[in-house]
Formats: sequence, structure tokens, C-alpha cells
Amino acid sequence: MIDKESGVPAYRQVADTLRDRVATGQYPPGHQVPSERDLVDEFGVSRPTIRQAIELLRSDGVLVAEHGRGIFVRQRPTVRRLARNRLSRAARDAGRGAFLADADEGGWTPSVSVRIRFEPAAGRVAELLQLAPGAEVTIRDRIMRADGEPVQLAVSHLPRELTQGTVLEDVDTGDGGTYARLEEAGHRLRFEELVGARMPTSEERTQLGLTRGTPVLTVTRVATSSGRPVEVTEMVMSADLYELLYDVSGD
Amino acid sequence: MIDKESGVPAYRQVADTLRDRVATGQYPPGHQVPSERDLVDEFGVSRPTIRQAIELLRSDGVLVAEHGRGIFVRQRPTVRRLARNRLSRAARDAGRGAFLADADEGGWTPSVSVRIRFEPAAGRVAELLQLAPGAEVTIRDRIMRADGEPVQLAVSHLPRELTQGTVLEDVDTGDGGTYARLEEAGHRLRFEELVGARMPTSEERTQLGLTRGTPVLTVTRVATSSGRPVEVTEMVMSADLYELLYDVSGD
DNA sequence: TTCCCCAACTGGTATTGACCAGTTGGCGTC
DNA sequence: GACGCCAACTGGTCAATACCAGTTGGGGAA
Repeated sequence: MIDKESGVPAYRQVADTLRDRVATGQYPPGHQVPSERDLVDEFGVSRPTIRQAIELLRSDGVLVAEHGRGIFVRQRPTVRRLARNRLSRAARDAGRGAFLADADEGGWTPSVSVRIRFEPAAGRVAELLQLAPGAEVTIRDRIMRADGEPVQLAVSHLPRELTQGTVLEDVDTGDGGTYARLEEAGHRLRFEELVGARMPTSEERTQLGLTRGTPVLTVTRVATSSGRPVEVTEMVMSADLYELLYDVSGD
Repeated sequence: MIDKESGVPAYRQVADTLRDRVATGQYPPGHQVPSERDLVDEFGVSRPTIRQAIELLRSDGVLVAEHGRGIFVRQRPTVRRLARNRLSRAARDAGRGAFLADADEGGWTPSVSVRIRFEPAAGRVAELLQLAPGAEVTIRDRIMRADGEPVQLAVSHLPRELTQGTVLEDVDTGDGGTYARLEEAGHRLRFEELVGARMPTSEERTQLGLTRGTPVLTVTRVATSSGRPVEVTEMVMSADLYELLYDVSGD
């Protein structure tokens, strides 16, 4: 099974073989892969070498290991497809924020925990809000859950001068959320979203319950009123769970 | 440095310590981390344990190793910000496809290699194109380069009946690209993009020259004409290199 | 002075061996 | 028959050791 003369490392040959069995469906999603010790016998290499191969496939998101149970081909959970153009005024007037609207659509039960704090603006957010460094911002730090499971992190930043004395410094901002309140205050909002992806920090991995080899999608939403940025929200969600749908016709 | 009684594995303690030094800036981007053998002395654990810690940080995209040189804190390259609403008819009329327009914006030199083939429709693409399985599709398989470096893969699928006898089966589709030709043929196109992220396949890693711990952004663009899908393009790009900008105001 | 080569670094691969720690199912007991 | 325990699986951690394979810089030869 292993060609020692090929110059290709043994652990790579093992990994490639296993990857191939997954790709061809010989090991379908959810299937239990032979145990490490069985693979040692099958490939005729030592256990660390087998583990190295499996390590590779885990960090590539192909396999998942469960202590005491075995190694399994990853099951991709059902994807939640988020329609991003739902930020329209019409939807907000109907009294629902974006997350709640998505929940309706997807048929799951949403819940949100909010923590509010105030800090001097810094880094990328200060830049996007076009604030002098040191200017105070109101931060709404949220964890969104679907059926109790944390699925999305969102941290909103608003210049403190806009929120002082308003419900935007309360936990509950009322029907339609932050954006509805800002429009009531006379702002006409436009939105831009900046989408990226990266590996999660260890904190994010814990909070979102992510397994090895799962990247996160990041969305930075900037709300502007007459060209002036009034809010920046940074969202982080499991790339396993989410796809973002954008209408991009733009004519 | 290592607390053996804490219950936390030694390699995790090492990884957390190093991760912390990167986060706090003690090890800035590009900085060379002490060699494995030096870390063995510093932490008082064996080399395999140190390697396990470094392995973890590599698959998280925190560190990169270079054989014979050392281990370095990852440098995030400059991000190419792609404005997705540039698919407008106006831009196409100006005679440029999306990739070429982005190149203008970003100040780099674009080049594209195209391979054309014909296959029966299958899987997700067949579904998105609403084709009976087995119907033939024209596939335009492209590699986009910026200053010679491959930065994006794009595979377009069109029902063969739309392309037969047209320039869409040639390598060069002329000014404005595929979409301009489709509109000339009487289609009025609308676009939707579906954005996701995942770890690359080993083939994609090779083609795009990705290092361990770098996820890819995937964009599936569906072009429809009077509600009927006429083209599906699947794009793959390094999440290190790209952020996607969407205007999402939608009122 | 210039050039080349090689020693001494760097990380990469692979083995053997030992023990820890969850999980599961069957056997024995009540 | 129901329960509980424990043996026999599973993967997880860590060590000591050996050698391979790129990279680099300095010393010696031309």
C-alpha cells in the first residue's frame, strides 16, 4: 500500500488514500473509519505515522475524531442560507431585525444574549467609523442562538454621541432593533457588507462549539447615513452552518 | 512554564503561551519564533510535544514553518477588496469583465488562462441550472492571475444549447466577456451570489499556492434571464487575499 | 578578492514504547 | 428481568531516539 521509494512521505500517502476513499464515497459522510491500530496493520506503518495522516485530514475538515468512539467522516450539517438583502426598510418596518427574520425563514427558534459596554474606539472599527482615536463608542456584544445552540457572534459599535440617552444603550432596543431606532432618529441608512473568512480564534472556537478544520465567515457591516458611518457590526459565524446570499444585479 | 498538575496537556499549554505572545505583539507578524530545539529547552518538554504545539498553531494559520529556515509568525498579505456590485450593465458596456475591472481598481496586472470542455450536467450545478441530469453543459474553466500569481479559480457552466455555434465556445469571448454576449443574444441578466468558506482541497491548495491554515472563500454566482438560470459560476479564492464588498441597502 | 563548498544550523519524517482517558457492551449479580 | 460494573475497545498524550532534507554563512582554496 505504501511506496517507500516514491519520495512521498508515508503519512501523506496514507492521508491521500483515505482522502480518496472519502471523495469517491467508499467512506460516505458519517462513516466510521477503521481504528488507528487497524490502519497500522493495513498500511504497515507505525501508529504515530497513522496519527499524522489523520491529523492532516482533521485540520482539513475531512475527518472528525471522538475520544473513545472512533474516527468518522465529517457530516456537513444543513446550511442556513442567509439572504443579506433583507436589511430593507420594508423588513424593518415589519418589526423584525435581520436575525429574527432569518429565523422565521429557517424555521428555528432564535434567542439572543446582549452585553453592553463603552470603550474608546480603536483599530479597524475606529477607522471604519471615521472616529478620532479615543472617542468613546457604545458596544453591543451579542451571541445569537438557534434552538439554543450558539451559531453567530455579533459585535456592534456606535459612536457614543449617537446613543447617549437613547434606548440604544439598553439591552432591549425594541421592535426592528437598532436600525429602526436610528431611522426614527432621522437617519436614512445605507449598508455595505465586507465578507471574509479565516480560522477561528480559540475563544471563538469555544463559543461557537467548532471542531478542528472549520473556518469562520466574517461579515463587517457598515451602516452609513448621508455618507457618514454611524454603525459598524462585526459578525462571526461557522462556515459549516452558513452561506450568504446576495442579490448583485445592480443595474 | 508548564504546569503538569493542571490537567491541561503540555502541548496545549505551549501552544497557548505562543499564541498569546503573537496576540500581544511580543512576536509581531513576520517575527522568527525560537527554533524547536530552543523551545524544548525553554519549556522543558520533548521535541514531539513542541512540534505538536506548533502543528496546532500552523493549522490555525498563526504560524508558518519554512524548512531549513525557521518558524515565523504569519504575515497576512494585502487584501484585495472585490466590489461585487460591479456586475452592472454599465461596467460591462465599458468592455470589461468583473476580474479585469477589479484589476484596474487594484493596480495589478491580470491574466487569465481558459480551458473549455463539455460535460453532462451533474450535482449542484445541474440543480442550480434546473437541467435534467445528462443534459450537456459548456464548461469554461479559468485560472486568474494577478501579476503572474494564481489568485482565483472560476468554473462557469452554461447549458450547451445556449452556447452552440457562438463565441461562448471559444477561448476568447471578446469585450465584456460572457455576460455581454448573453445580453446581446437578448437575455436580460440578474445575478445572485452565494458566499461560503471551507478548507481547500489538496488540488486547490496546490493551484493557489496556499499554506496550511488558510481557508478559501467560495462564491457561486447564478445568472438568470427572466427567472430562468442561464449560467452558474463557481469561484474559489484564498481567504487571505480577498474580502468581498457588497452593497446591501436594498430599499 | 572572489567563489565554492561544507559544517552547522533549521524543520521533516518515522519508529518504538508507555500510559492516560473516554465509551461501550456484555457478563455477572441482585 | 433489571441493573451495575468492568474489560476491552476507542483515541489522546508524552518521551526518547534516529536520521533525512532544506538553508545559510563562514572559511579555505583559487
